[in-house]
Amino acid sequence: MQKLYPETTTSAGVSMSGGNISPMTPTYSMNSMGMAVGSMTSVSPQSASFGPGVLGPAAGMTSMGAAAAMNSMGGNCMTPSSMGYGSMGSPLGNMGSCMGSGMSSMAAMGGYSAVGAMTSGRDLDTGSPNSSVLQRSRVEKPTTYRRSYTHAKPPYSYISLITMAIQNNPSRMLTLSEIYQFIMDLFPFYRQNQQRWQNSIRHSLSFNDCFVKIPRTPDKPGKGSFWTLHPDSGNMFENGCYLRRQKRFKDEKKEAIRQMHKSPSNSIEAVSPGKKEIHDDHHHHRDHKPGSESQVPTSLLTSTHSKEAETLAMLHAGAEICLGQQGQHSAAHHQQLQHEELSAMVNRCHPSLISEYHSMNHLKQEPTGGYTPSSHPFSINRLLPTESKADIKMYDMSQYAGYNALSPLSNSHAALGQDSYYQSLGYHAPAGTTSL
DNA sequence: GATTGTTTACGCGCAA
DNA sequence: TTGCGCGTAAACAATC
Repeated sequence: MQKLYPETTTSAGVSMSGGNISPMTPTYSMNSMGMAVGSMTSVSPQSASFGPGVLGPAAGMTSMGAAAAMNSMGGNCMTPSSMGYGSMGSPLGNMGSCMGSGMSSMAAMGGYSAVGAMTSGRDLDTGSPNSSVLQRSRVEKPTTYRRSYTHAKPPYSYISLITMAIQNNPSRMLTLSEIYQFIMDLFPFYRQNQQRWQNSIRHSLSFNDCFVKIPRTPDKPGKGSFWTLHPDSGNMFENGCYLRRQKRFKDEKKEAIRQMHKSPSNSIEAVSPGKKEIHDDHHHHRDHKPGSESQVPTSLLTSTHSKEAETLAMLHAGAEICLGQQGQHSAAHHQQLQHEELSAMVNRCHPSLISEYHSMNHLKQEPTGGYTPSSHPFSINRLLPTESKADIKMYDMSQYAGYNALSPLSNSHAALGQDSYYQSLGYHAPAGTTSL
């Protein structure tokens, strides 16, 4: 497919999805992880600032987190000046600091420009692929690249961004537009080409089971539903890193329903013997070329019945929120419940109990070995602070010059003022970027 | 008509 | 090489 937007063409996307944090990858990806990596492997002057010991199995993120995020994540809010600029300490130190306080740290990621300056995968001004010339320029004239990194795509996947947005909200649920707003507030990059990334956001919300749609209550009329995180999605980022999940979260029930939809007869025939079972619709094209075989037309899948089943599945998560530990309902039982009944259950718990539920259950799954989500500097769990913690941390951050614009995130995702932050670092919003 | 939500398709890069 | 996670585009339906 023709890529029409050079600033985020495959290269950007790659660095993104690449999330690509392999420490050994000698490429200069745009993402900050890659940046850090790149700097460590190839741009030695900066790498020194990281200090030793940041490489390792998880070095991809560690390289990022190590110097900056780790210590600040731990609550030691380092002043920007205490971090070597070249070490990306400023932006990421800020990030780390704020990270523990909610997502505001991401605003700093918006300012990851300093890091990106070292290792961007492409000339952001031209959109041209990286080259030896670029690399040379990067070393010779680092400041040349500092200015344009508000362009750079944040190193977080859309799933991460959505998760951040939701988790940042006390009620743990947001409307689509609020998610948009959160992201734009946090990352100036996303103030551009909104149609494109917002489409991706919607796609992510719908496609990923980790996001659960919650219908509006009658007392809260408006457009669109609320979105929250699936209660069991807390360990999506098993490596503790927000960049790329190791494994996609799947709601078994929804998955089962999807499979049912794929087989009109509700039989096992959908997966013919000897044929690889397809779990991910995303990759149908590998085994399932369009037009081939008996793929069920969408129109046939959108019957009232299947729609309702889908809704039930979605509501299931919400229902469980209400039911809590007594929610030992089998899937079969749920299907016997009337839609209204489930909706009522959701409504009863909606919205306040949802956050309570999340606080009770969201972190219940800790991976074994390696980083635990709760300990990793970019842990998804660390990004799910208690409100008080968030407020305190943000308050702390506000005391630092240059960070005072980072006012605590309000529920409405007040603008973070990262533009000011950028400017304090000598960056300027790219032309065409609108300030909120 | 705009926004929201769902689905399909396909390409890319990384890791196993 | 393959499977997977991800980004993007696009078509379409539902809703406000």
